[in-house]
Amino acid sequence: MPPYDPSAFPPFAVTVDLVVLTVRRHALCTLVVRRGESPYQGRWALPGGFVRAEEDLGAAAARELVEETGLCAYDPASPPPVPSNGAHLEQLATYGAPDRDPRMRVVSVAHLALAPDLPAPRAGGDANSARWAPVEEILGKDEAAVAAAAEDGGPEALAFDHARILADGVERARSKIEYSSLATAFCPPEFTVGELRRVYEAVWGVSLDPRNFHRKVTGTPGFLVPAGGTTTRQGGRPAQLFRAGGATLLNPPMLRPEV
Amino acid sequence: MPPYDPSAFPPFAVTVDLVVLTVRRHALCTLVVRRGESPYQGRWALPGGFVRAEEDLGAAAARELVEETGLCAYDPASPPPVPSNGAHLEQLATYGAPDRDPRMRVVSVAHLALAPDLPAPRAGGDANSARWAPVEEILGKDEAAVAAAAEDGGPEALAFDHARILADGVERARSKIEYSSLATAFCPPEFTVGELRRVYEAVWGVSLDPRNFHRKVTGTPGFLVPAGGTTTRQGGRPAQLFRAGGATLLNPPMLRPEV
DNA sequence: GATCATAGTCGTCTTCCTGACGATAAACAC
DNA sequence: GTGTTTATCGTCAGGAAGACGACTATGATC
Repeated sequence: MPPYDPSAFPPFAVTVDLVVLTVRRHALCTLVVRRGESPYQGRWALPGGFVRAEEDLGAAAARELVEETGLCAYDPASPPPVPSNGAHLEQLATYGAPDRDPRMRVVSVAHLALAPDLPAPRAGGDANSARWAPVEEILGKDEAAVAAAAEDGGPEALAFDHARILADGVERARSKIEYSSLATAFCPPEFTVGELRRVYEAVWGVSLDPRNFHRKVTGTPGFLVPAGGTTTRQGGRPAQLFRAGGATLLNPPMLRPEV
Repeated sequence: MPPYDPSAFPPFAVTVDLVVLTVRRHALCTLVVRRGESPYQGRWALPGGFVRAEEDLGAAAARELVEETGLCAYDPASPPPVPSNGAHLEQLATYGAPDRDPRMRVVSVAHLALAPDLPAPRAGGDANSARWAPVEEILGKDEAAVAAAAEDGGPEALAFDHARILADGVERARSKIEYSSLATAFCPPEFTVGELRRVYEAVWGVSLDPRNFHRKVTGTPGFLVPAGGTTTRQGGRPAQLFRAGGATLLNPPMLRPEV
């Protein structure tokens, strides 16, 4: 192809960074990896990497997701045919402050991935180099303030502007499970109403009335379809198993309790 | 700064493209400019340009907005102190398919701007090089399908993947006026309930009951504050003037009628 | 085996929001 | 004045959601 005049524009490096969220032990967790090189050597960071020369942005994010977790991303447009080991993946936002990387001009297209609890992190099998970190532990209670100040923060703070990216990803997830069926992306292929409720409680950080929640999700058309079995894996009375229904948009939406 | 190994990553050009929306004569319109050079020479396209070497992404979008329209973007976080000639500006999404520009690898960070009707387009004063185009005229009725196929479309189709970007921006605006006070960004500083209703009707492409709409917007706390005067610029009985209130999130949201 | 703790499921009641729509008010055109 | 247009207030029925009581079905404990 006939190139642009190279002096007409400055060259950028383009990366993808991943906010991978899951729910573990009633807490919203994100995948972080230990940086092996400068800058921010030894600090935790979001997984990510360069976009290749002939690679689409979404493809780069999916590739990084497989490399870091083994999770296969499925297209949000077409629900997973066999949701064996898939994760929801969508573009989040793009971060390109001139000084966000001290070495050169880097624009990062952040993506958001939502996954069930199944996988154990594996970055070369080194348990010290990747882990699921509770979001609250990284961002603290006051997420916005922490994210804004974290870049100068202590050794626990994420590298680069990753605390802000994480905060934006968490907020996206919190609002999107209100009006879409995305919360099922945190669940295994078959799940109970109680498990889905615990996802909402973990992501929103609230507790919900089990009776009203049950009425709501089973009454919303297309949200859940019965899978036919029951399970007792949570203790107590056996619960019906469900699969995610075809609906992607919930109407009316789930209401997040205020405060 | 110590640079990366230049062979470790491919160089990208980074641009910003703008979806500037306004409501003119009861129709949702977008700003398009005529391309003066190849590729897609002579075709309409979204305004945009290269991000400069030391420029933030949002700053580049704000600069393009001023260059193309004279509109001054205000920060969404801080409402305009004197909303004289300001526009809402936010990042939309990033488009980076490897073949989206035939000359080289270009990643475009699209932004969405919402502006009142006031300005006349001015791209060097040439009326032939910029215009407000009704969205429906460009995207047609079936927006998703048209946007997907438009790149190979006729001479009326937008250049590059701009039809898809426009469709995404319109959808963002349509959904965001549901749960935020963003619709006021389409209005002049002082406006009537009827003018705000016509914004909703134009953006959603529906007609709304004036009585229920009036009850809803005046009853939502923080949405509107009385400005003290009345006007009769629409004919009929004089209407109270309002200003946008401090609230950015509407609770409960406006409901978009189905179909 | 009786009792208890745990979790799931079904109802009821009240309150609030919405959509449909009647009625009145204040301007302008003729 | 009459008609037209737009704004604004009021009423009513239906639906959704929060609070919460009641019952069911399992495993754990005594």
